[in-house]
Amino acid sequence: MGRSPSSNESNVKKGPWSPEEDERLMDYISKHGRGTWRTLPKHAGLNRNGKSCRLRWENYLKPDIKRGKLTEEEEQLIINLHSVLGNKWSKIATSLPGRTDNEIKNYWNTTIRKKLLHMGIDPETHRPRTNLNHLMNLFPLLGMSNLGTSMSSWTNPTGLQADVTQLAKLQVLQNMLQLMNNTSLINVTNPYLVDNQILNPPLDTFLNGRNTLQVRDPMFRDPEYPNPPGNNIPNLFSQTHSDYSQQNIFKSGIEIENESNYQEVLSYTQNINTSQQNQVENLLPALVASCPRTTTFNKMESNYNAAQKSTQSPFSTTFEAWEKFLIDDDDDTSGSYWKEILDLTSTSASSVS
DNA sequence: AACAACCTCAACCGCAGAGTA
DNA sequence: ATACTCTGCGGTTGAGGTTGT
Repeated sequence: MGRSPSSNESNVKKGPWSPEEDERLMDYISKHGRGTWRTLPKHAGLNRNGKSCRLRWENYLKPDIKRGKLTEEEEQLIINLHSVLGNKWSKIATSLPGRTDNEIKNYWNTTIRKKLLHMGIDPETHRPRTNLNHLMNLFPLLGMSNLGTSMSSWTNPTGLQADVTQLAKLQVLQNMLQLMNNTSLINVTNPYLVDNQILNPPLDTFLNGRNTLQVRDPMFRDPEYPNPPGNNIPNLFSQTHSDYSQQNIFKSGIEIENESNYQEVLSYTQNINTSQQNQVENLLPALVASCPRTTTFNKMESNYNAAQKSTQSPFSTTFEAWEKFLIDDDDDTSGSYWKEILDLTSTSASSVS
């Protein structure tokens, strides 16, 4: 038989709340508590439905709601939690006190999503996007970072320009490797994957201190974990390890607030890993270091896109373009590594075609 | 200065799951 | 077992603000 049908709500007010309505709602809840949302508007003298009252309270009027722009730490936490939880905004919100699920959802859709796309990362999977168009979107970033001294805004004492260069290269390399894996042009395995045995240190090896889970990019070789036996891909980054550490470029970790939160995040991480390959790939948010996006950047990007429209980019010349971008660098040592990689990939690609 | 394009975010909508009569 | 309510969630919308031309 059920309950009596709900009252006619067709005449209730919709749209933005007036200050008077806010005051009535706050006044009522402070005096009587929430009660049931359905009956609250009637008791509070509001011509709104309960759902609207609940939303207004939860997302705007509740006293402990934090105002203002999200911090970089909060942003990084959202990215990391999203890589584990997906679009579970309410779950993500529980790790950010004072932030609502609606606010986090909005911030993701308007800001973080775009950042990830510009970094060549699929915001849904947190993995590198693997078609050539997406790959080509990374070149403006490389071009910008290689401009070096001509762009004073990118050169600073903390080596931001160098960071951007390395990040961009790292991203391109990951895209290249994944692209070639997917297209079967060349059998390039994950450097930490030998005979389906993952050599990357397990996640909790990165536990740093008592309550911070450090998530590093798996392509970043730590000197403590040298090349896997029989793997002929050079250890690209070991020589710059200390530089990266000092600049905290890989410090993007999941901030664990308490023991239960840590267990929750960790268990989610473990549950979603259908394979350890997935585990490695799900650590990709560490790549998303803060990347200043300036007007200059936008102009360079649009210039680049315009140039792209007027030129054909067959697969062979794409490799040439990569070579030009990646090897044309001040650092001769790292350049030789890139050349080695490109020689390997282009040789293999041509042997297939 | 005027207009267009883009961005942000509060609020709405529809749905699902749990609870209730 | 069924029909209904309540609550919360995630996706979407659109008004107002901002930026670019």
